[in-house]
Amino acid sequence: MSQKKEIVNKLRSSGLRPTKQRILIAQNLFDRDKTFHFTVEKLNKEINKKSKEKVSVATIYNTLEAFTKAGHIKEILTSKSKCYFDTNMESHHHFYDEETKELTDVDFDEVKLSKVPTPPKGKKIKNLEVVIRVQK
Amino acid sequence: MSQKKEIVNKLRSSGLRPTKQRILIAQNLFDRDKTFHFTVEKLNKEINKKSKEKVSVATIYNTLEAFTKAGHIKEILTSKSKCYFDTNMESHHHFYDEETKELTDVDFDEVKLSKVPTPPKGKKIKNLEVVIRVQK
DNA sequence: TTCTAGTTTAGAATAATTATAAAGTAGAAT
DNA sequence: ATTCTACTTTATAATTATTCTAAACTAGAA
Repeated sequence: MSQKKEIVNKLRSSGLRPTKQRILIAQNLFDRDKTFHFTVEKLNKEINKKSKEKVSVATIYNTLEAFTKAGHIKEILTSKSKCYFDTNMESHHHFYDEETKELTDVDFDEVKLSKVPTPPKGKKIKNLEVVIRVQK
Repeated sequence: MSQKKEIVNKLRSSGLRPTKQRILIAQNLFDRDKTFHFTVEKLNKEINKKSKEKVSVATIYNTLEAFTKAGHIKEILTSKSKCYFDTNMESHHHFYDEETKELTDVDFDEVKLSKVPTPPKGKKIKNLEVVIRVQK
């Protein structure tokens, strides 16, 4: 249960009240060996099949938004129709397989940028993402 | 009118029948000085205000899909809710300003990759896109 | 225990996109 | 030129992801 305490702290430290639902979602996301790439649909299914306690879709959306703002997960754009999330917050990149619609992490070190453009006046770079589309 | 002939050729050479609507859309997209970044909504408005001949949204979707498959435009993913297209088919990258939701081209040469990962087994790289999010 | 602001929820509302199926049209064949 | 057919367009319905709403619930401070 120390795992639960950690999650409660994580939530608290980002100003999120540790509710039953948020804890459940957080456990699902962060209590994993590998980083987790998922869509709302996938997460919704996982959560609502595993546990007897159901969590509404609205809450899943709310929570993912809150987690994203808090910097616990991030959104990845790959396909028009669906939004992916990633529990890996380290700076890194992605392979996206259009056939299987699967995302794979690419370590930060696997991509080296030797030249990056200067941002438009008055703006600064917030982040830089490389998506490498692969096919057969 | 030689401009129209070019467009007709462009369509024909990619196996698309040069219909009134496709020609109209193509003129709107390709008869410009700068490259054009747009959403379906934006294009729809431009087309249906300029010309007396109305083009249905369905046709705009169909045509953009056809043009994308033919390699005349490409899709760019930036925000969850909307899909952008770009008439610039040269290999290049983008700034994306989350505040204004504006896309700006970044010349291919402005980004240099000194290291690119090997794709998963049996897959090859189709393309590599860099999106640089900027903010104030 | 009470209170209150923050949360959750079901369900409605919205918005982008896709599907449908009937009418129109380009262009080849006659 | 006329006919024919496969390809297109179109209005509209259907679908799907996401957001909104407002009522019920709850964490945690008082």
